[in-house]
This record gives sequence, C-alpha cells and structure tokens, in this order.
Amino acid sequence: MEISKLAGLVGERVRLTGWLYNKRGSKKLAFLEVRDGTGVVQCTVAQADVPDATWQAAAEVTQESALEVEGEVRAHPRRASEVELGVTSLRVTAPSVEYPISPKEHGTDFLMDHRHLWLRSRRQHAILGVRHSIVRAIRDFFDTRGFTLVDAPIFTPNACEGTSTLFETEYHGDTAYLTQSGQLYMEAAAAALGKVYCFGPTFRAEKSKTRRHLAEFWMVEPEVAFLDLDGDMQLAEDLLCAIVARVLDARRTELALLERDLAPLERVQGPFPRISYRQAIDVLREAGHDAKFGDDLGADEETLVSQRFDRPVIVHRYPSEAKAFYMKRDPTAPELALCMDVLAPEGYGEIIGGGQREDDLAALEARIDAHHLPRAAFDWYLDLRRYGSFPHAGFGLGVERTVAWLCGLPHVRETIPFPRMLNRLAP
RNA sequence: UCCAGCGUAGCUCAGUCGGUAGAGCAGGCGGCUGUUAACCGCCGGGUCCCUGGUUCGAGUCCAGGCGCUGGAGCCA
Repeated sequence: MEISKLAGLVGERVRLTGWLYNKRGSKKLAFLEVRDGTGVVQCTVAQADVPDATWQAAAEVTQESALEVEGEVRAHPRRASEVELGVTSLRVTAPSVEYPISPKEHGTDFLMDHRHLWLRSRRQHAILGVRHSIVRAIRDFFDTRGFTLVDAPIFTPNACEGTSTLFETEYHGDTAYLTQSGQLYMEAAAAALGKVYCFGPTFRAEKSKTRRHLAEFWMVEPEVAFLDLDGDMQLAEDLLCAIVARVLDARRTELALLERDLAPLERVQGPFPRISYRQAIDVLREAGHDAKFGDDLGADEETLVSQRFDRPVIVHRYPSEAKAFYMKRDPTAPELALCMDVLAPEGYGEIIGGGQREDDLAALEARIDAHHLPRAAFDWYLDLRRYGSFPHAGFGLGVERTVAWLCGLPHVRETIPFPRMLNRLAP
C-alpha cells in the first residue's frame, strides 16, 4: 500500500514498504516516520502490543533503513488532518549504517556531495514534484495546440552563437559540440510540420557562477511557421499562464511545504505588460539609473524593470547590435531586432528569450559574414530561405529557472536532480 | 576571468587581547507510554585546509596556494 493512499483507509490493516525517515521514542513507545516516495507517515510501535522481535527491531532501526511494516490505519491523535499506523509487525529488510545526512542543518556543498541521498528529503521531494508538473504542463500545452515534438540533436557540428560558450568533444576524428540550442533545427522542422517544439538538455560552457546558471539545463523551444513577434509574445504568455495554473492546481501541498507565497503566483494571468527596450531604458532612467540606449540589461537592471510590474513583463525590440545573427530586424527601425525576453517577477529574471527569425536570404548571409561565422556550416540553414522562405518565430524557456521561480528558491541548483555547474560534475 | 566572504570533530558552528580545543546534532550506553529536527544524563570523537613566515608561544597575525560560497560578465 502506498502512503499517499492511507488517508481514506482508517480502520483497515495495511502493509507498507519504505525507508525510515526519522525516529523518536521512549522506553515503551517508538515513533517511526516512514517514507515510501509517495509520502511520509508516522508508525507507532507500543512495546506492550507487539512481539519482542518487533519491539527490538523498532528500538534498533536506523535512519534510512529499508523496512516492511504492518498495522492498522488510525487517526493521528494530535494532528487532525493526518493518519498514523498502529504497528503490529516490523521487519528491517536492509539496514542503513550511519546515514550521512542527519536531521540537523547541513551546508550546500556537503549536501551536493550527497545529492544522491539528499533527494530523499521532503524538500527535494517537493521540488522534484513541482518540476514534474511543470514539464507535464509544458507538454500538454503544446500537444493540445497542435504542436509536434521534434527532438533536436545533442551533438552539433558548429556553433550558433560563437564557440567560447560550447563544450567541445571528439567525434570520430572530427570536433563536435554539445548543443546550446535546438532552435536552428526547429526552424527546419517548422517548415515541415508548421508548429513544433523540442524539449531536452542544453549545454553552456560559460564559466558562470551565479544562482541562475547551470552548465547543463533543460529548455523547451517552440518554433512556429507564419508567426510574427506579436504572436510569439502571445504564445509565451499563454504558456507561462498554463504552467503556473497547473502548478497551483496540482502542487499546493508541495508549495506549502516550500513555504511559497502563493499571492504572486495567483496574479500570473494575461495580459502581461509588454514594453519595448527603449521604454525599459526610460523606466531605468526614471528610477535614477544612468542607462542609455545600446546598453545591455544586466541582472540588476532586469530586476529594476520587473519590479515595476506585478506579473511577468515582456521586453521586446532590443538593439540588434548585441543580438544573435538569426534575429530579424524591425523593418520600421533597422537598429532594432524583433526579439523579446520574458522577465519573471520577484527578481527571478529572464526565463524566456526568443523572437522572429530572419527569413531573407541576403540579409541572413550578410549577418553571418558580419558575425564572422563560417558560411559553409550554415548552408543547410540558408536552404530554409532558398526553398520557400517563410516568416517564423519561436523562443526558449528555461525549465530550471521556471522551477526556481515557482518554488520560490534562491538558486537553480536544487531544481534539477543532479546539477552540473562550474565546480560540480559529481555525483 | 574579475570582485568579496568563508575554511575548526562525521555534520552545523563558537573560539574574546596570540597562552595549547568547545557546544548542538550524528554515533555508543542509560532513562522516559504520545513524540513532532522529541527530551534528560553519561561516553568516545580533532592533520584547526596546505606551505612558509613573525613570535618564547599561532586556530588566532602576515604572505602565497588550494577549496567552497556569493556576485559581475554571458545567458535560459
């Protein structure tokens, strides 16, 4: 029987399998907190009610030992909403000797060294549950809107935004890189299937050491044929609303355990404010910041802008100068790119980046040259402009940043089961 | 790569003015019939990150190194 299903079984005899989460007790009474992955339940052993062997097992069982326990489900005498198990039989099936993670506090580095065990804690359990719901919400959102999932390759032959940020590897005598975006492949797929998305791991070799960066993270990247920037922003807004609504609906318990304030999440409803980069610069100047046109928005600037709004804000039309070669320029203002970022509230920053793609062959060729990229490597990509070029747009959503935001976590490292960071490749 | 902080028991930390090492948790033993990171008593447990320097004497001060953490840049 699963612990999550015990609530409706008061009065019934059940058998559980799981691990000892924590233990308290006295001479004649033991309280075993047992977890099985679905939940945690207090199992009470009274010396007077069980055979000597069972009492002995209860007295000696250590934290995280695997065990089998039988007993009667009954109301918790102290906590009205909970049940407990009155134990009749207990068997330790595999002992756990000196479990490293004690019930007291630990430092992050120690916990990360024991990440494989840390995952067993209530808090990590809650975070991974929220992550799972976010992934499900993303898939459901696209699948019910007629999108086709198209997996992008992990090995790629070339850089799409410069090689310094890519992990390099040997590939049968050639150099290959680990993908930093599936976008270029999604553009090809959009020409085949209209509305597509990829969802997979992405790799960045930048030596970033911040609470927002991982070397390996998961990204969902939709790409839609015949969609413009306005449609792209609407798609991003709809997606975020769907994700937040799903998590609020399905993960109340987990959010409560994480002590997440729900009010800011409940405000995440369309329409999101949309401001241009130029307006964002004005906002910064009003706030006393000496920003000028052409400056990139750093982390502090993003926070300042997003603090002006009570929900995610979309910033669009950045100067094309600093943007990737594939971004289409605004026909009414060539110094601007038809791109957009979505900034999450509460200081969580950029969670989406995207925009409309350059669909003019000559313009794209010129941009590739201007960025000193090898044109031959992009020949297949240019084919998409040679054979029935089409306006199209898309974006990338960072899953870990979204998990951190919805869970209210200060750092992305707990949002992924086994984080890969500048100084962490293990476990 | 740059800036800042930290490094003491298995873990989390304290350690005053430079005088020779301390608490809680974890582990062991004992006590307690309703505990909630249970509690109470006792016990064992140290390469004070490393190297060098100053000093009669360094966990403490100085220099260099290593490691970790946070931030910047870059981005999702």
